[in-house]
Amino acid sequence: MTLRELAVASSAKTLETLRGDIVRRYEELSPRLQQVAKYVLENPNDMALQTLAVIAERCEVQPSTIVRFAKTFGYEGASDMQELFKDEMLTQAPSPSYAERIRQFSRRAGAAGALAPQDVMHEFADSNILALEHLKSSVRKADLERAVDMIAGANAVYIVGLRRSFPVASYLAYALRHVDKRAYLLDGVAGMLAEQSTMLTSKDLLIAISFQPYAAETVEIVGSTREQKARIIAITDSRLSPIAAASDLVFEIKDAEVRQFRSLTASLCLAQSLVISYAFDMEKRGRGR
Amino acid sequence: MTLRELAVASSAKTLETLRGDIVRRYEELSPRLQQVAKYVLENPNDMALQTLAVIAERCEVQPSTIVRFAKTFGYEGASDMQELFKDEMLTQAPSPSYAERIRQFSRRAGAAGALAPQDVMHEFADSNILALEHLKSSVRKADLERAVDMIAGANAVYIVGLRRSFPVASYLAYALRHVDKRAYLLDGVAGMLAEQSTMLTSKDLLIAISFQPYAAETVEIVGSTREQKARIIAITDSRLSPIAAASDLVFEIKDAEVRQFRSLTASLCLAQSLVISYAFDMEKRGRGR
DNA sequence: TAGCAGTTAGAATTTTTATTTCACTAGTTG
DNA sequence: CAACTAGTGAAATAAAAATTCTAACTGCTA
Repeated sequence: MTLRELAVASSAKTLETLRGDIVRRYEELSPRLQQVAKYVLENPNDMALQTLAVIAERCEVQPSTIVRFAKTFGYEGASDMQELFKDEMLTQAPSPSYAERIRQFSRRAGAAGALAPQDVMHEFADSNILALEHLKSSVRKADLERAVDMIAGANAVYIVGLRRSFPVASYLAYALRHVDKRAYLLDGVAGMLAEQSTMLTSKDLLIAISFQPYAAETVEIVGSTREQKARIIAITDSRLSPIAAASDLVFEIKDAEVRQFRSLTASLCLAQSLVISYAFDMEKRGRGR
Repeated sequence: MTLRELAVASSAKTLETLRGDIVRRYEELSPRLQQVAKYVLENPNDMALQTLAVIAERCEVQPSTIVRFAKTFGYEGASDMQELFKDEMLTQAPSPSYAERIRQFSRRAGAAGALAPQDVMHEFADSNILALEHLKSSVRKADLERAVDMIAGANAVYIVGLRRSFPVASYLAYALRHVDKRAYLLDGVAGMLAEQSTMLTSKDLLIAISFQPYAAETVEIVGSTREQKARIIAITDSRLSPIAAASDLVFEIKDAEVRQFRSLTASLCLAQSLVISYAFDMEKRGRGR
C-alpha cells in the first residue's frame, strides 16, 4: 500500500485530530516522514510561521518531503496544512488584551475560592519557581564544594530518606550510580532498615534526607551511623532538625508549600546539583592525571 | 517634507519601539497609512501570520500601501517588518519548543568552562525554572480535569515508574495515600513486577511514568493493563513514546536537561498538582452532600 | 482654474515560495 | 537476478506573494 493511497480519506480539521492521526500512523510512515512528524509535533510554532524551505532545513529534509507529508495526511498541499497551525496559534495566542488576562489570572489565583486543576498547577509551578530562586541564594558555595569532596572521598554512599523524602533519596541513589559512584539506598524493604544500615563503615558517607515530621527511623540511622564514625550529610528543613546535630554538613532547604502540601523541587534540584558536580569533579581529576 | 524623507533613519529593532514610533508619528501619516497603523497596532497576530494581500484587504487598502507603510518606518519592505511580529509571537507564545530552548540554555551556560558546584546548581535551578514555566503553558486545562476525574472514578490507582521515573512514581503513591486514595506502587521488589500488575482490574487506573530510554517493563505493564481494560494515564516526554499509544490520557512533559542529566521537576510538579486537585475535588464533593 | 505636491490604486514586474516531476537508490518479490 | 516498488533528493515548473512603477486623483495655492 503506497503512502498516496493511505492519504485518501482523512484531512484532519483540527490540530488535535491531526496530532492524533500523526501519532496513530507514525509507525507506518517512512523514515523521512517520521522525521517530519516528529518536528511537526514538537514545533507547531514553526509550522505556523516559517516557510517550507525553513521548516525543511530544520528537519533536515527536502521541501518536497513536507509536501508529501501533508498529502499523506489528506491535505491538498503543505500550505493547506499550515492553515491549521496558524489557526491554533491565533486562538491560543495572547490577544491584544494580554495585560487584562494577567490581571484576571492573579486575581483568580489569589482568591481562595475557585480552584480548577489548572489554577492549582500554576500555583504550584510558581511556588516551586520561588523555592528554586531561594535555593540559589541560600545555599553556600563552600558547602557545596565540601559535599562534593565528601562524596568523592567516600568508599560508598548510603542514602536514607523515608516517606515524603523517599523520592529524593531514590533519585540520589539512581543518579549516583549513573555516574559510577557506589550508592546504596536504605529503603527498608522487608523491615530490614536497621540491618541495611549496619553495613556502613567509617570510610562511607551517609546522606540523610528528612523533613518535618522527621521519620523516627531516619533519625535512628543517623545516630547509629555517627557511632560508626562515618561521615554524614543532612538534607533537612532546619538546623534544629533531629538529624542536623549529628551531621558533618547540613543543607537547610526550604521547599515550596502550597496549602499544607510540601514540594520536593528544591531538594531534588540540590540532589541533582551535587551529583553532577561530583561527576564533573571526577572528570576533571581524571583528566588531571 | 515627504513621507519618503521621514523614513530615512529609524527602523525599529523591537516591536515595542515600533509601536512607540507608530503612535508618535500617527498624526503626520497620510489617511491610508493611518488606516494601516491602526490595524497594525490592533492586530499584531495578523501581521505575523497573514500575507500582504490578506492584511491589505482587512485594512481596506492596497498591498502596496502596506509596503509604503513599512518603508515609512524604515524597513526594507513589508516582509522585513513582518519578521518583528513573528519574533514577538514566538517569544511570547506558549512555545512547545521550550525543550529546545532549555537544551540551548544549558549548552550556553555550560560552554563557559568554569564549573564550580555553585554554577552547576544555578544552572539547574534556572533550567528547572524554565521547565516549570513551560509546564504552565503547555498542559491543557481539559487534560488536568480529565485526569482528576479519572482518579476520582477509579477503584484504586496503580502507579508504575522505573529507574529515573521512580522518584515521581513513589511520590505519587505516597501523596495519593495521604489524601486517602488507594494507591499501589508497582516497584518490582523481588522481581515481582509482572505479578504485581496482574492485580489491576477494569475499575482501576494505571498511572505510568516513563521517559527516554523507556523502560521495557513499564511498556509491558501498560500493554497488559490495556488488555485488562483498565484506564491509563501516561506521563511521558513525547506523544510518540511507546506508552502513549495505549493510554487514555497523555501528559507530554519536557523536563529540564543539563548535560545529559534530565531533571524531574516538571513531572513532579504535575504529580503534585494532580494529587492536590484531586483532594480539592473530593472535598468539594464531600461538602456538596 | 491651472499648476503642483503629495497621495493613491492598480497594473506590471520581480522575487520568493510551493508544488510537481523525474531520475536514482535500496529493498522486495517472483 | 531481473522486475518491480516505495521512497527519496534535486531540479523544473507553477503559483503566489511582495515590490515597484505609473498614471491618475486630491486638495491646495496662485
